[in-house]
Amino acid sequence: MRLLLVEDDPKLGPRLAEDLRGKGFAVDLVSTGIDAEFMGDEIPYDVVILDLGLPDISGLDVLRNWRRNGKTQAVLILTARDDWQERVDGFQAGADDYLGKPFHFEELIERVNALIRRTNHKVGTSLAAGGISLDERKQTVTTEMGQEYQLTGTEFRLLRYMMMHQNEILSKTHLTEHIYDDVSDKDSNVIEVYIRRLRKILGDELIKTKRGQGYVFEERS
Amino acid sequence: MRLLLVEDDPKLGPRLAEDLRGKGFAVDLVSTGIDAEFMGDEIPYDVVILDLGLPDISGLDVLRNWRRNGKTQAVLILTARDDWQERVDGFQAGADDYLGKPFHFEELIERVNALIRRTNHKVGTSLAAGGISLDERKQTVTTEMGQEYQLTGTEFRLLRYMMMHQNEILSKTHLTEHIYDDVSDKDSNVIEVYIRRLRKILGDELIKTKRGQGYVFEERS
DNA sequence: GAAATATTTTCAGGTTCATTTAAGCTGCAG
DNA sequence: CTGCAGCTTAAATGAACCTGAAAATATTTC
Repeated sequence: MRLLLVEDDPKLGPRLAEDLRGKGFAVDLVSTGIDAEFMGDEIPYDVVILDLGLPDISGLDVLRNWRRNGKTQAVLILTARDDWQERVDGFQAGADDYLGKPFHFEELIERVNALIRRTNHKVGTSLAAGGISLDERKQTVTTEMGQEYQLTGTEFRLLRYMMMHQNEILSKTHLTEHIYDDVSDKDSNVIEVYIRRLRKILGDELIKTKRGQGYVFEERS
Repeated sequence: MRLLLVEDDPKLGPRLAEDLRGKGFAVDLVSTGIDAEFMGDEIPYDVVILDLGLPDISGLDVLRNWRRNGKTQAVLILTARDDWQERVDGFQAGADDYLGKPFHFEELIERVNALIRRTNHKVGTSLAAGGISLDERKQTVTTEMGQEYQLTGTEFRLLRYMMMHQNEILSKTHLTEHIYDDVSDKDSNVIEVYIRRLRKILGDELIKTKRGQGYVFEERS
């Protein structure tokens, strides 16, 4: 899950970014409206966390411009608590959720997860498919036989993304984009290697290869 | 957890009530604004799920009246999707969260739980887990073998936080934030050091490290 | 208020393991 | 058959973590 964090507070920003990475997101952090607008236009984020108090352009304008350009990524707005007008304007500009400062990190995570689930309108929230289930809190999978495996960060991010996009063909570059935050090397077989590791845990059935196109996480039929 | 469900749809209401009971809530179901207002005034609910489309009084008025009477229970509003004006009015009237219809039951549950967590600041009962127990008054732990150790302040805060969040992966930055008052240095290995000291007291089993992600206080399985 | 004690933090080295790279292999498609 | 795309291993890398002890701070004792 690739996430854009727009936050200009030099303390809060990096700390949040760090925490979010710990939760398995690929996080890009920017601190100005101009950067935000550019990144949001260029990169297919799954979620954006947008602080409204930016130094240059207002966060709301950034959001409005994205929407005008047809960007539909889920956007969660962050702003001073109890500021009524801002909250209203935010929804009007096309925000999907709202969180007032100060907040607990746990609450932010919950809302981000809820947003992802809501916008990816794949059913049944707790990620379970093809006989396996993914525990997002513990970052573990439980296989059909009931065995529970602890996943590493990259394994977790990859598997979660694929489970959230079941039955879609996901190219290697697409996966790379959504799993890593910085821009990608072109010639590397990391994805292949990690696919292999997942298959070793899950068996060869669930993840299928579409030669020349990518991989598919498929419910057994 | 006592929950008031205000929903006048004769199909949806009972079904939801039943589902919520399945999730362990004590559910009262009412279908009119008048009943809702009365019940909400009389009984100390933990959460209220409030549908806005009621036959008599508007749900918003019910909410406003509760708030005027000083009721502070968590309220989640239920209403037609994407009507942001209602959403705005709802927050303005004092709602804590919002969910548009149609929704997945799982999402409702998640939000209700989130709400409870947010509003319920759990008070310190004596913490016991994984064979050890923590005395919050004396700031001591008693290990499996019955040995009692006096903890220093930092040791105590760290251990208590971890015991309160068993089975969750807690990153070092996250722990730092919750254990120290003022904001933290970035590069320091204090947490590592204190984890080590706790392990020296408790043994290596209880606190596991999830490399790249954080630490977990885990019940033995 | 200085010495003794306790606690917290820093430092430096050593170790482990997630991630990446690389190189040879397999098998399908044209 | 030939070439490309994906598979599979194994080894290299380096960040993340561990650890013991010393230095810095805070607290208590005399």
